[in-house]
Amino acid sequence: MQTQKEEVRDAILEAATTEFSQHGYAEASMRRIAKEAGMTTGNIYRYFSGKEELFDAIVGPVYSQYSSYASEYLQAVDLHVNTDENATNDFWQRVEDALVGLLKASGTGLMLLLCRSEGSKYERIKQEITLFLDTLLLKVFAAAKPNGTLTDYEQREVKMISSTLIEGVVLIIRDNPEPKTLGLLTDRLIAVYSGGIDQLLEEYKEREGENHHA
Amino acid sequence: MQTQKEEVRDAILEAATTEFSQHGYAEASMRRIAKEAGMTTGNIYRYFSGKEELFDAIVGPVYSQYSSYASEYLQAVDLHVNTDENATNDFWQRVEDALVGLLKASGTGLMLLLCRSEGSKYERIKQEITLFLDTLLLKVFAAAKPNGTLTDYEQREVKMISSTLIEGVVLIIRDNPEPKTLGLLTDRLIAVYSGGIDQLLEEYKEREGENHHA
Amino acid sequence: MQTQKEEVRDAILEAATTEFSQHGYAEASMRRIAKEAGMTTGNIYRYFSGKEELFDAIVGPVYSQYSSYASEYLQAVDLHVNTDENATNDFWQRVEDALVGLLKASGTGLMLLLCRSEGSKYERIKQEITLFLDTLLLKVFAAAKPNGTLTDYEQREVKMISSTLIEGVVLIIRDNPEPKTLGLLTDRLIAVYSGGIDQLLEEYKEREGENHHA
Amino acid sequence: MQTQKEEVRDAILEAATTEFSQHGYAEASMRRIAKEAGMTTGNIYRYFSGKEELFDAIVGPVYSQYSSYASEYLQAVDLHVNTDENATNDFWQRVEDALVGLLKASGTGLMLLLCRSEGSKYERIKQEITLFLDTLLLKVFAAAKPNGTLTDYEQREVKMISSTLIEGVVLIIRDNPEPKTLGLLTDRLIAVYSGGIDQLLEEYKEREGENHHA
DNA sequence: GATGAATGAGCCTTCATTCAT
DNA sequence: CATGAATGAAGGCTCATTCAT
Repeated sequence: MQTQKEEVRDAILEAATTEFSQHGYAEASMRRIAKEAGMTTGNIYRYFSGKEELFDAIVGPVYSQYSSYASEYLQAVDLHVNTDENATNDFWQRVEDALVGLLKASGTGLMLLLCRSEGSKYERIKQEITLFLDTLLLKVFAAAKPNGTLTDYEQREVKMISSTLIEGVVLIIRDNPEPKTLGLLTDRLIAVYSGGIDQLLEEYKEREGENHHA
Repeated sequence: MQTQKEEVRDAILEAATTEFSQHGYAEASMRRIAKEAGMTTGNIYRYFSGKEELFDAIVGPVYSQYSSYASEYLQAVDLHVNTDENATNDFWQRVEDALVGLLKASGTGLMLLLCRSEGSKYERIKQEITLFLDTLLLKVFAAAKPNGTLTDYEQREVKMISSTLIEGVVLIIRDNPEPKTLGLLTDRLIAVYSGGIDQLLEEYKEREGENHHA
Repeated sequence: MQTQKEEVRDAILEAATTEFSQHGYAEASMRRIAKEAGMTTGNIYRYFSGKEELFDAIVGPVYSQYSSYASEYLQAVDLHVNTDENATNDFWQRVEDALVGLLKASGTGLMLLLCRSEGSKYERIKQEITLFLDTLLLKVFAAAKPNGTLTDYEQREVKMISSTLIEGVVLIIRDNPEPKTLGLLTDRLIAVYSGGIDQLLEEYKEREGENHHA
Repeated sequence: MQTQKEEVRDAILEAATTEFSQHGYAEASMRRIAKEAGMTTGNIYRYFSGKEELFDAIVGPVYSQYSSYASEYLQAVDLHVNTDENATNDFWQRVEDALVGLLKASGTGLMLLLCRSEGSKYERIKQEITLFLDTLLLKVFAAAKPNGTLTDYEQREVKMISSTLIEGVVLIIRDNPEPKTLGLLTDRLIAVYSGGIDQLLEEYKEREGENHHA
């Protein structure tokens, strides 16, 4: 029973990852984590100061990486969207690069961060990312419209695209621990969306600015 | 059952629907439901035996409907896939019909069932639906392959498509209470996937059965 | 068992008062309070939002009263000390009035506030009161000295007088629930100190400012 | 006992003394004591069987000393009170001698015993001492009364005197680690009470045995 | 002798559920 | 029918104590 410290820490992290995956942050039970890790509740507190820090230990690094990616990326894309009209090709390349970068470093962490962080300080993060992609897409689509503005419904359409795409990527992460498969499937999903979006862009180009939806 | 007031029952159901939507099954509070419904906690228990039955009352009918749709539908598609080589065109039509049928009949119920059932006995339902779509798609894709079988990786690819599509639809349901928008956005999402899948099918048709992925 | 609300509330307050008296705020146990009050722990939370509020309910009113007394009193005494050299007679009268005012309204509350509030937000209050009396006495004694300043040791002496007097009053409060006895005993104690202080003042008047103590 | 290092034992005792002084018995933390003593928690248990024994080791000797003082002293005073009518003068001398004896021999121990023993088996010790002094004073005062008996109220008055005096001494001990100041302040406090008591005795001598208080 | 990881009972608090009224 | 007071099990967390090393 008297195992080395590092082993115990890892056992806790593993048990916690499982628990957080199954129940989410808010509903996760320290008692269950302890049981799963083969120890008493109190002992967890020798390694982590509490539920929050435990979640942090799993999800924090991923969040940091996301943060730096996000800020770098935002600058890069701003330049492109503003200066180059045909940015679309290369836009997807960048989206993918960013995602792959995150995915490589993440494992289950990114999934927990995005899907199971309700109740923690990270709970807004998926919304943030979605909003981020949404903002980008709105620029791209608005640029495609003759009059440069999107109707309410078109905005919803774009929002739907961004949120389902992000959600899809999250799902791929969740179900595919192996990085290579993960990369390939992400490629594939983005390809699907890329085709769909291109076609949608075509439609938009032909539309007048008439309000399509109430 | 005894002498219960239908209006009270409805008030409870309405309040519960709101609560489950906002907090999910697990985090929903009977106290808040009672308060919202304008009565005491205890009184809810005269109408429903507990939290679970209350959730059941909202979500159960939708689940039944889904179940019958699913079985009917599975038979229909089985026929098609087996008898008709060019089933794809009308495959999507059917997928959409099924979805739209569910969506129309369900209101918030379907959303609760799919998105907010964690902790209840329905929590596996999204997986079920995904599995269902996955089974269908596997048949379609397998039929497209020259040798009629899919590699491990191809199976994963199909699984990815089904799970992200379902998740996407769920998201649309969650974020768009208004049936019309909901229908349009679902159409759009399916169109995106339809395009992507057609292209994927083309690729598959040209592939030999070589194992693509380790 | 199904008692009236007010009765239960009182039972809790009574049990809590006992518990706080015996163990102090920090070490008081909600479980014990519940047991003593003849109910489950959880039920206490229907009446008080937590340990702190429970303590507050007992001690808060006394604190408010103390606060208003203190501020009124401080002004009054400032005037006297500054303007009238022979304020001493009447000084004690005022000290007593203030104390008696507090005592009348307090019961055990004042004692809890002063002696058993460690760990709560009130824990500094006895120090405050002592400091308050100390400040007053320092003025009185300094005025008695030929050179108007007190040596380190004399300051300690005064501090000792104030702290033991306050502590004594607190003790009287603790041990004498009945207001009349309480008043008489406080009178007596103050008389004792008054005599002692007068004599001490005499000594001070004759002393040069020599440093009496290292 | 085995082969223990005296210095380690002393380090523990010193750290524990500090900890008990700062937090009291109940709130004292073995972890903090260990840290302060520069060792691990577990090691303390090689020297002391637990928190209680640790407190005992510090406070026990002082308690023993008090006990023997108390019994000796009680006999001596009994003789005096019974044989000598004018015992008062030298009564205070004896009280003070006893106190000073204790103070000299005890250091912080006495303070811990009197002020910080809550939650330990010594928590009643201040009451004991007070009772002891009370017993003495009751004899003195009863002897002063024409009819030799005290009313209920008078008994309370005496009790008040004893308890506040003891409490005062305890306070002086707590706040004045330096023995010299401690001795001087104790003298002073006793002088104050001595004066007060003398006057009280005068009053008693003139009183009939009438019941003074309801 | 000493370590410090681990235990387990206890802490305050919350909440679905029950039941006397 | 409805109330809402009361229950009891569980939540996160702390800490004196034990014990394998």
